[in-house]
Amino acid sequence: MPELPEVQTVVDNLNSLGIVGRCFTGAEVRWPKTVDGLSPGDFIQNIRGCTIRRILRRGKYIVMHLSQGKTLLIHLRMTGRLNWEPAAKAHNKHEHVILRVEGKGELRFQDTRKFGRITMTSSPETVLGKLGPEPLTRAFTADRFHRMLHSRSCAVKPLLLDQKFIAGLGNIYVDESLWKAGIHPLRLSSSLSETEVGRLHRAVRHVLKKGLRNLGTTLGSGEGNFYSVAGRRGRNADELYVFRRTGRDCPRCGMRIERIIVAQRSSHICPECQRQST
DNA sequence: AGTCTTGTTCGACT
DNA sequence: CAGTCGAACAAGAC
Repeated sequence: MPELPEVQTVVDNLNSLGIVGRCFTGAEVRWPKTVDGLSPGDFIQNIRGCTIRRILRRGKYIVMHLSQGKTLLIHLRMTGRLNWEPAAKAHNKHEHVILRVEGKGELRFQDTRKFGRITMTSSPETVLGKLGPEPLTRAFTADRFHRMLHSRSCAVKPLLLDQKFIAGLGNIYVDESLWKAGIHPLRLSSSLSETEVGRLHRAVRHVLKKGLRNLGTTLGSGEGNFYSVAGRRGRNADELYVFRRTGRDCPRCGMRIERIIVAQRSSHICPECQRQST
């Protein structure tokens, strides 16, 4: 499940591939729904001849600015992944969109569950502008976070998962952050004290940076899990505090980690460190 | 062989 | 309007 650290890892990989400055010479669309908004024919026609200008991340989107005023927005959703392969190599059955790059390589969008999307647009801000602040920027201060949380009145976990509220967090890093801050996922956002918000602010930034340093979280061994462009696994799974560690000991107090459902999503908590009050 | 799981978006409902 | 809930998407794991 690619979240901010995983998407950033992919973007960093793409930037070191040496494809910036090169152009797309063609494309193949084997699963039309992966391409958002355009027919496969239109998409192929549009991308052919476009030069890759810049590759960056916003929230969980891979943003690829192209020439001719176009931008590719790639969202990996749950099992999406980008592979960089020689054109000669046979494609596997989950590689749904093939982007040929000038030279000898191909960028292939692989996605077992087919939830991922590639959007070609001339106005990326229509999509990206709706996203909440980036948690790792300087503009995201504890004070601002406090005001954000107090402007809403709902459980803190679903709020942190809401990309319009804050961009880049998913189930893994939210559970890790809440544990680190000692806050129960069902706590009412507006009930969090300044101290608690301060802890949560630090925790969010801490777990994201740790994930980034470890080049992402890869759980299990199935191919739907996270792998970088070069096919490498992230190392962060070994350093998770609570996520998917139900029944094991809380690293802080030794109590058994529990799994509860919050907003139809599984949540991992330490019942001792994360007491529920509201 | 059927059920469950998974993240995100969207529509229906309170 | 604000917030909550369930469905839909698709395929693999069990």
